[in-house]
Amino acid sequence: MPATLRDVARLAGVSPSTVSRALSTPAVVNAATRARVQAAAERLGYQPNRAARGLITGRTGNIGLVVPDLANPFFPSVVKGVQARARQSDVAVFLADTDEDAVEEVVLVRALAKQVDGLILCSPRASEEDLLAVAQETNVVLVNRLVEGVPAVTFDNEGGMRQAIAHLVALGHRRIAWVGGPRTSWSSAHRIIGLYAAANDNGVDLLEVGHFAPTYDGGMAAADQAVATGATAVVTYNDLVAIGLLARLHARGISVPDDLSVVGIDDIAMSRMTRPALTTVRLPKQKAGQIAVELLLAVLDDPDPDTIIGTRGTLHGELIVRDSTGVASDPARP
Amino acid sequence: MPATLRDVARLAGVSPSTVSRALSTPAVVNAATRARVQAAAERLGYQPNRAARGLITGRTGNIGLVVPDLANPFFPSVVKGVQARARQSDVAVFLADTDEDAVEEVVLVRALAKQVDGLILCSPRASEEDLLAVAQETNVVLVNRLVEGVPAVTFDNEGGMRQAIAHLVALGHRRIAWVGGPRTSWSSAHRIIGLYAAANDNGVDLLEVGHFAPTYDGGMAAADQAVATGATAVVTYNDLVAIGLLARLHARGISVPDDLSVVGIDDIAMSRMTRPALTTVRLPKQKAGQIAVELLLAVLDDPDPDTIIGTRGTLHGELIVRDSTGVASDPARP
DNA sequence: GTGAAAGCGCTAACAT
DNA sequence: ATGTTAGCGCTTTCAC
Repeated sequence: MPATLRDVARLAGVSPSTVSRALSTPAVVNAATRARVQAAAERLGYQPNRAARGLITGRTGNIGLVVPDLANPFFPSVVKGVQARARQSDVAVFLADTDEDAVEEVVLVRALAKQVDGLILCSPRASEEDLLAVAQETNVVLVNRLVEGVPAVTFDNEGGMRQAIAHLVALGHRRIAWVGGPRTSWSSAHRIIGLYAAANDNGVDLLEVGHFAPTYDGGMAAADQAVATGATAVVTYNDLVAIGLLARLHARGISVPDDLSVVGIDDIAMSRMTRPALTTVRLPKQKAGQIAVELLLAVLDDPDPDTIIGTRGTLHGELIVRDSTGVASDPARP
Repeated sequence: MPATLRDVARLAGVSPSTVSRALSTPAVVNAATRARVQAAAERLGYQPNRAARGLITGRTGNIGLVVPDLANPFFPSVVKGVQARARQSDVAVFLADTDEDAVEEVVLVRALAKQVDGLILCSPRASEEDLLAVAQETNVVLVNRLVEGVPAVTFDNEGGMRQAIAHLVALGHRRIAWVGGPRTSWSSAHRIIGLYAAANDNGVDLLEVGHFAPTYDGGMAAADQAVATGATAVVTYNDLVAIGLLARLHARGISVPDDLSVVGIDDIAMSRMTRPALTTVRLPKQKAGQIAVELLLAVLDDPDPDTIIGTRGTLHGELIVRDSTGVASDPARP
């Protein structure tokens, strides 16, 4: 049986409320008694029961984190960032993996919502209405998704795409293919906007190659179509797709970067392990998780809609040049 | 404000206790009233407050999951297994990542322990004493680690290593190097036992190459020493190490599998994406997570030490042959 | 089969 | 500055 607040009170010879105060509002209690209480608590190994506290304060000290698929290395990074920051504030994290299922996602979110002070939804697949509904009932921070009126931390997709295009243009590329992600992906939609803007500014022909699963297999599937565009460089929805693409190109005997340059997005750990290593736009994944927690904490402390509505952080990507874009001053056609 | 049990009681025209019973012990309440209660609950979107329930039942309906490093793809797989199984039983999962820090691990475990019914510790780095101490205070299930008297789900390391050696022997290898994992790794220690047993039975020379970080960089670091042993094949602590090793070998112009064969352990997704693709021993990672939850649930239902002590599941690995062991009937020396 | 009452461990007025 | 009282939302005796 763990010690309760009453046990501490008895041992310290004070009332329960004094113990409560000594522990959560130390400033308001006499230094001497405070010491006595702390000693007693120490001796009993007292740990407040968070559930009981939550029952009365309405705060659980827990947050929920929902991600589409932990098997995609992008998400573990975000999770690590969330964890690390949450721990600093003594907040525990419920994690839920939706297996990329938009329906399951909403169910899980609803279930979690009851037990936490707030939720971080990372790259949610749910519809905008569903997300708004959830945001109505509970504190929500979005990561990698923007919904009007909901606090969010996103990546500067347009800026990232500009960097990728600028790099490729500098290497002489003028025909560039884009391998899109899932049709419902918010980031995919926004990346292509940035691509078109950059392409226009640079006199580049942009060739869309449709939508593919955000996976290795998706990249394998996209490769032939990307080649068929006649582009000299390909930008993909994410690194996993780029790596799948690399594999298929190799199988076909198409050399990267000699015949075709490839650029990914994310900079997952795997990207420096491929051959050739993958040029990519590094997204500050852990940082995003960390900031999401900070945003959520801010929302919890001040749930005033006026301050919060539209609160958002935008994180910038960083171009990481590796061998998959080599040096191709005279990019050959495959 | 979410609806409370009293709200439901009022709407259904019954007492709170009846509502409570109708929802948690449906059998014991009249069918008609039960229906009325359920209708009312439905209409109000009533969700029981788990914290309040936990306060009285002593059960939170939550479990904690602690892993060393989500960045190692092995762990997200286990986490997914845990999640999936926990969800089925309407149990929520707290996740903590210790960043491979044994001290932090114990701290985190202690903190989590207060808020959950039980803990799943995956590949814990803490000392046996610390783990025993924790297991004393709270319900614990270990994954990939064995401590006397603590329920655990482990992998059949010896069997896995036998398969790896048998495969290599069949290909003609007689000098095989082993790249070990962290000094404190339980599985590393047990894998080497299996290796020696299998090596003895097959007249194979086993060459230990020391201890390395369980990472890509660890594999890079190990490669040269592995080559220097004069072995014709290398087995590594895990796939990540094998992949790092592959990279370094390639940089040195050593061909795999022509000059040297490589076998990993785990079968992470990345292993089929390397060049050459990695032969490995597949560990049922998700399954391990799933079983860990089942074990924990069993412990919770029947905390009788006699039934539980020593409860354990052993999962078997499966050899996955890919190109990194090619066909080398006449394995050349590098 | 159902209701009334008590209380899980804690905090927050309200007194003092 | 400290103690007293009440109650968060729920389950569970104990009566009926």
